[in-house]
Amino acid sequence: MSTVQVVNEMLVTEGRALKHVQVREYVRTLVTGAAPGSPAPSERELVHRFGVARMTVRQAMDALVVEGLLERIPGRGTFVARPRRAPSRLTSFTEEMARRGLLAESQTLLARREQAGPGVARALNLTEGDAVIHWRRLRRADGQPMCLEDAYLNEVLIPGFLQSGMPTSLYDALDSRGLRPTWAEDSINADVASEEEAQHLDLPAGGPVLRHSRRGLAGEKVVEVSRTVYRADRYTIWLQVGAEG
Amino acid sequence: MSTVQVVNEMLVTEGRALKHVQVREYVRTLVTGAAPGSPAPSERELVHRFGVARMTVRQAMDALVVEGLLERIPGRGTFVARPRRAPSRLTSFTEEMARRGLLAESQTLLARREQAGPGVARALNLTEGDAVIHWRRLRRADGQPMCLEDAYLNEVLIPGFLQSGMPTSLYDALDSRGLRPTWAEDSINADVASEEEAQHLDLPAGGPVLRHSRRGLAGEKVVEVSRTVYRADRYTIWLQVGAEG
DNA sequence: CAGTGGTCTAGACCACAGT
DNA sequence: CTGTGGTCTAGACCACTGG
Repeated sequence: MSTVQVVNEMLVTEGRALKHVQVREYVRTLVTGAAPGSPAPSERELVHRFGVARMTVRQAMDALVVEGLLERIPGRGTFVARPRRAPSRLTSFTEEMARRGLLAESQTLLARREQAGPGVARALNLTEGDAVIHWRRLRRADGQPMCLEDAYLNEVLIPGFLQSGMPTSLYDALDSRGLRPTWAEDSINADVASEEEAQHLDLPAGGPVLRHSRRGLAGEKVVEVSRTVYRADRYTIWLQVGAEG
Repeated sequence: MSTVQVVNEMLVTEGRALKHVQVREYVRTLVTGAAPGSPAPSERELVHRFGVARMTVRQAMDALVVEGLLERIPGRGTFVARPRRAPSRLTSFTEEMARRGLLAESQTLLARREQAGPGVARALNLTEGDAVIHWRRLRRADGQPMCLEDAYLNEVLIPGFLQSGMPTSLYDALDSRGLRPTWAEDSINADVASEEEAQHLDLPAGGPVLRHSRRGLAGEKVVEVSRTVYRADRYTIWLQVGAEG
């Protein structure tokens, strides 16, 4: 599915809905929450119900099959598929700390509208000078300073974010807008703390730190760019790479 | 009309080839190796070439679009897509450097049979004292020291490894035995170099380094455990996390 | 303007499940 | 047997792109 299709659908919501989209969304509502293995309506039943051609119904069902929501069994019917893969959600700092049995706290040092600099603009697919939200937080785990995070958000995607009161978890906030990142491009390297960082993190200046940059994407949209500096003595990144886990 | 049906059956009995599969594979051969952005044949051109209905051609092209091989642009045509996903293979140091346009070199500092210590034994799913192969290498990129790697292999899985002459690439060697890791559990943190590490890496002692530990698995078997220390000023880890890239 | 992909129709025959 | 999905036809109109 291309960006163009998404645009089509958005235009359509303000006008007449495409038939295959109508059918698809009808089936989706029937299917979401249903137990794996439950039967979906048969293609010919949907043909009758919507008064459309069978190819149109198939186009609708095809999309759901590709999504992994449905499974076709020739000669038997179409059924709710069991989830293929664990939804590899990106974990937020809050979730990450919880997984380690630590209580995450967050202190906002900065939350304001800014003009995107060259680096942030490129990472967010914006033009230099475009409006971005800059959110700097000092994050603690069990009261100990753990990292200093600068997050940049595309203001166009998150209107009224600053006015709505800052949430505890950025990812939860994005989630409620349907913009939780599903994948990301990360880079990780080691460095020494700057004086400002050292002060915030309660480190000697020049002490070792771990730098983690993230470009978080929801679909094709870059929703978050962040740069985080961790105390090297308190934080280790764990991750699983590759498939077939 | 019945003529058409007869022709269909003849084709089917001859090659067992469905029409949309024929079209799909024809387009695939045209497309593999072509530069991203190259145009694929138009749908109507394929209709003429194969004498099939347009829906059949679309079914063929749909499959390639879902695969990520093709990209449709309404009003313009269908084009070779640029690869979406990161390679699911784990990349070796050699491949990693090649991707950055650097020449990887490797100097073996140690290659011998040892008894597994407690940490290595646990990571390799062995018992302390079991035989392991310990391979320590200093790795350079374009002549500059880049990292120091200690790899431990389960000797039972790789008999005669030390006698067969050390290969250039560990992953290639494992690959030839069908033991190339397909996934891994990694941990990454920042630290300062020990004196020995600093000497090898041509760093001042206490300089910042990136430590990367890996448990590489092929299926359910742990085939490799490694600990690598990188010069912080020369190495950054890049990775893509999550799905739907 | 001509060409492209996006959508849609109203049928058809097939192989295969289950009864 | 009936019903299912899998395949396929021969058209059609639309919105969009490019020259």
